[in-house]
Amino acid sequence: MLRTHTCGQPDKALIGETITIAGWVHRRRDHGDLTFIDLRDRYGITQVVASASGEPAHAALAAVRSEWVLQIEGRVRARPEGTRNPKLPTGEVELVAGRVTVLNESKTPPFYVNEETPVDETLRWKYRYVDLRRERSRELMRLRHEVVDHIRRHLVGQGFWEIETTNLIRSDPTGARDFVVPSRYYPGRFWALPQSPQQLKQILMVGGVDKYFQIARCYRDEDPRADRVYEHTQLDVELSFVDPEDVTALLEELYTGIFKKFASKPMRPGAWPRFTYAEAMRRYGSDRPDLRFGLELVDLGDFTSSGLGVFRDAEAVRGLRVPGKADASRREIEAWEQLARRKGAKGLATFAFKGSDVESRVAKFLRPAEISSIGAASGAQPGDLVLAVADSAHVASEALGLIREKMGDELGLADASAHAAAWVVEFPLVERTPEGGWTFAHNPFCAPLADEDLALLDTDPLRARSKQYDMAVDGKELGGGSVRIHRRDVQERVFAQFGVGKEEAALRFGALLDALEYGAPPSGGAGLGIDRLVMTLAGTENIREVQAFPKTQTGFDPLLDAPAEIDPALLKELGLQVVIPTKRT
RNA sequence: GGUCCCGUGGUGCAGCGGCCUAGCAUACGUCCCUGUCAAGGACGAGAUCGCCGGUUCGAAUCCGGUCGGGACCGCCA
Repeated sequence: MLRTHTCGQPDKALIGETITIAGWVHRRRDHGDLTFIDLRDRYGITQVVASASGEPAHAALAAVRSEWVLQIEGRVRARPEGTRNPKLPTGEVELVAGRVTVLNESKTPPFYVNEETPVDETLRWKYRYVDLRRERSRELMRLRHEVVDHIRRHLVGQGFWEIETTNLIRSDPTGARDFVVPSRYYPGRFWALPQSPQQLKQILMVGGVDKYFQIARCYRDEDPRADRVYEHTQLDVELSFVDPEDVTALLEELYTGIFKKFASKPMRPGAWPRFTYAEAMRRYGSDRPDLRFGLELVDLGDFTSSGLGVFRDAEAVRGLRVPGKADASRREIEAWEQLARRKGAKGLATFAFKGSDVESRVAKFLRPAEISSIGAASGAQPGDLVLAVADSAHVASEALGLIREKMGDELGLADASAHAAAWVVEFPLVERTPEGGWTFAHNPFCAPLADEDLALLDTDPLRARSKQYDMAVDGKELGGGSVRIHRRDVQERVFAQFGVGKEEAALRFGALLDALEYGAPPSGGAGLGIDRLVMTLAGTENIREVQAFPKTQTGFDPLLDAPAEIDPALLKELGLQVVIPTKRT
């Protein structure tokens, strides 16, 4: 070993001892004949001192520069009275440099390691090895490691097996665009990188594994955003012979423990609130409600004989009371209206309750009774603003839900002192596509909630519920899962709903369907985003910060300078020819 | 595929038609300094303002294009 102690260790107990530490030059303070070096490693910082009298150690310390790598042997001594540094865990002592060895020099770093100033991301990722030495980056890596470690210990302690599934699988056109890898033995064929180990973990259950988990890399070739990138990591779990309640209980215990141990602010105490999808949509206009604030959506009343056409003809007129915003500016309202339109609403009506008056551009089309009903239904007080959307119940709720979400941040309504978790359960089994077809709400393997729900596929598919459950924390989906279909006939019936016939299903999901015929047990599980979890715990919105080697928004890796062209010989071997599309003018 | 914002010494910012011979902080280099811990002091070096083109007597500054980055929409079962 090149060291006997780390830079975080020296304390009073070591006074008088000769030790050797190694690390990076964090800072140098040169007083001429007295020179200090802060030596840094992952564990901490130790002050090293050398005084003149022509010592070689002093000459060595004086010559050293930022980020040089040193090995220093010296004697630990108590710092003189009045020079102790309470800000450092090692601040009671210092190391009197004896033998100083320069293990490596360093160019002047491209940005500061010893300051938490913002730096252009491309530069950070290009020099990630320098960036990782910075405190924030290091602590995020540490947090992520500790969270994953906690998860492993917890699940292993409950009898789970950690099993790695293959990363070269079959491409499936549903869902996100696949990352694809050419096959050399089978020219013209391609592997796909998994978007999640979904089918494989179900197959593990058929194999009798009973309790499985994996810290799994997932890949999708869709345009990156602040909170999503090509590669993310998910905690993938699956158990046999369980109901949704078993899985949510397991995860709730795990996550409550994680938040208790790692979050900078507490989770709201007690069992997590549980909403059906229908209730979450009705009350919050979202399937991942932010419970850090109230501001629930309401039905504004019956307008079936109203003079206002858009209200009369709509399936629902839903409202959101915004306390104290009766004097909202035209600009604010337009911004909210934009959000509503994004969810398909045709417009946004406003009712400003000012004293006994109600100001609204649509007031003249409504009867006084209708206006007072709006006030009563929403509980509006003088000074409040009521936002209303008339549309299908779903569109109206979603539109107001998005506005509500925005309010949480904008108006500072969200309680910043605690995290608020929730379960949303009983998702619909199927949804309408914009083109009028059917698609699955989460994944096509999700079991119907009950026999009647399966039957509803024949009569009223939108009402069919599933055994899907989602975990939401602070209005963000941290993960979700379901109890799976474990019978081939049921799976084929569900596929049929999406227009996937038996033959096509056999082609695309053959292995899983076959497996269902060989004694597949009922099973359930979940996939939970590790990156998002760490982001939530750390309070950052930037997913790249919690990954060790991030790419830019265009998916470029500034560190490895990738993607890159490959050797033509390799292309030939793979049977590939590159045709670069010409840009249209 | 689209919209918006940003690109100025190593880093972070300012300057937004002439006062710029481009300012500030920090880093960097040399020198002084025995108790600092964001050490201090003195001096110094370092930028054709991402790139190309245009407008103008004059462009870091205005316009167009392009490249790079970020945020967002589409997309993301």
